[in-house]
Amino acid sequence: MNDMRDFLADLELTGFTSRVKRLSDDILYSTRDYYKSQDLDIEPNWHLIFLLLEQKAMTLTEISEELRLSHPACVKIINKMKKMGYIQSEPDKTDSRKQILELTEKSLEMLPEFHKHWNAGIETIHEITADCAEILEQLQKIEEKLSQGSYKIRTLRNYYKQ
Amino acid sequence: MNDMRDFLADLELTGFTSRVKRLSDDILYSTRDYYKSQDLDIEPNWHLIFLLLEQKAMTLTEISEELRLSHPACVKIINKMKKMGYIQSEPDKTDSRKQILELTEKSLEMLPEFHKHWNAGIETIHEITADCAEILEQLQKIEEKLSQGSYKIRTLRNYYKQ
DNA sequence: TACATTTGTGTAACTGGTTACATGAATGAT
DNA sequence: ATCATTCATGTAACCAGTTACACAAATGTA
Repeated sequence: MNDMRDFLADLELTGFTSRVKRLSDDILYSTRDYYKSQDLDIEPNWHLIFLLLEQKAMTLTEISEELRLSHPACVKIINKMKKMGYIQSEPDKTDSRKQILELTEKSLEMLPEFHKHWNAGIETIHEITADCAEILEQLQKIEEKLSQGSYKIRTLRNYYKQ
Repeated sequence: MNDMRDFLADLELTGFTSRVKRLSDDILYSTRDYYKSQDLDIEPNWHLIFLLLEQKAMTLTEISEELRLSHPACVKIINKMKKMGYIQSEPDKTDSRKQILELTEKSLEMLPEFHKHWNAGIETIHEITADCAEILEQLQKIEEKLSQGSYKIRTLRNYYKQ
């Protein structure tokens, strides 16, 4: 059964980035597949936006900062959510550049059902990380390291150290 | 300094998937930035293809299986690498469907320099995961869990269990 | 040998991110 | 009050993956 060999895993640290991407993509596409199978007309990356707007109305820039996602990425997501009737916007009264984004009636109606699916998904994450008690702490540590010095900065330093 | 708060981290398991994606994207774009800053005309996802073809010539399907990447994804990468003169192909003598992919002279000439950059990058991964001794084992465990049952299958089960 | 199936590759359309650039509104400094 | 700067949003072009479909070559089977 040599079939289980994994080129990326064999590479150890060299394959780390690709494996993280593979994991991320794997869950992403599987989530989309799940929604499709349940006839839900939502996308995986809408989840956190729903959670944010469920708490309070926000502007696009605020959302982009909360999620640490570029604002053009948020524009695309929000536009699609608007098109599907889950988000509506109204201009800010004091600053005409801003548009206040909020959930529609359709959202409020669907959210209880969506939450059931999201909870099932969180349970899945719980399952697959069950043997990795400290995975969130480790993720945190890696994020902290990268916030102290980006991959680029660190790699430049390492290159010239050689 | 409440600015350091991270909505995704606060969500714990709910934010796990998005944080993994954020990490993956962060490293990916920073790597591209690095290559650009060093005037290297290569893309981050070419790394493993170089490593594979450095060992032996392979077909597109073989590469796609090794990397566990869809074959259309490989087609795109390979075409770009061909266009940039790093890969050449010749038809298989016994099976005219297959094309054998191999590195060009340009590749062989550049690889020593590329390896220096890749090694600096691996050193960076080493740095940022230094406090996470068992990160590779944990990744392995998560991959194994998902290979036993996909995110979709597990989440369906969890949904109907509710 | 003829025909159905599998395999290798390619293309199209999609989601999901990025950086770079543009523009009009708000803010701040002189 | 004016002008430079910053801020909020939008658009374009790009990279990176997916699934679905197409098609010819190879293989297996009756």
